[in-house]
Amino acid sequence: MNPKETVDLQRASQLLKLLGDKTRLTMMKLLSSHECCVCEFVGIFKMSQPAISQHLRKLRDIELVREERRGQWIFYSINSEHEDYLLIKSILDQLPGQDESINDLEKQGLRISCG
Amino acid sequence: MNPKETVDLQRASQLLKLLGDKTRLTMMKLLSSHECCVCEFVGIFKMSQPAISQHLRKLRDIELVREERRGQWIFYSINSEHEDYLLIKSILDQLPGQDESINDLEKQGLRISCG
DNA sequence: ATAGTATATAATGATATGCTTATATGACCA
DNA sequence: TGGTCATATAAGCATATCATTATATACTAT
Repeated sequence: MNPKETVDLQRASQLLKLLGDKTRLTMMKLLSSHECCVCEFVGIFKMSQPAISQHLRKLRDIELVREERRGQWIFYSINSEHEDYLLIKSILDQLPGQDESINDLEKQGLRISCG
Repeated sequence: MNPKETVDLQRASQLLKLLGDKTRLTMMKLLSSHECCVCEFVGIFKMSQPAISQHLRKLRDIELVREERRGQWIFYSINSEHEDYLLIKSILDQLPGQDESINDLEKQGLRISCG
């Protein structure tokens, strides 16, 4: 799939609507620097596991992210082949890094629990 | 207000949520190339005047657009001084031009009605 | 003043969203 | 096989969103 120069307004608005949620936007920013598994997200966000799972499903539905099972864990990653990846990336690039969340996780020993 | 390098996630998600509506996103794209008055939007979108007005209010509330009364008309324009203008512009730049809508309007003689 | 045009606001209703709890699925291990 | 961990799905509920119709406000022109 080749990235196009412009993104159809219908698709763009749908995309932006999905990114227009703080939890999902943060997820995407996190995923832009490394893969995460679901339990890491659960550690980061003060939210139930099903809530996390439902956000990930929405991101998966329009193929913003990919999932890959490794043993009992499922890792999510950015889909850089997405047709609108240029738009997505240009947005994420303008958001502050979320390394702090990851560091906090490690302090709590939660990062390792999945790795 | 100086543009910052990155946009706080809370504000960014709020912004993206507002742009995550096809009508508002199209409005913003239109405004990025020229001012419009409300009746022009009413001509372009198949929607009631109050619906248009309410979308514009949301855009105004977070200062994405400015309004300026000229006689009995109120013209809206992009607020290029917005703190997050770089993010906004980078998004709008990746959307297809909407000159067609404007041309259609002119064909119907509706453009002039406000000008 | 009055009527007409442009726009905003209020009230309302249908649908969408985002969470919760409960339950199902699937992988691993004793 | 049974138990446990990681994740997904289902059902339910509170709130948000987006449209509509009705009404208010503001300017213009006669």
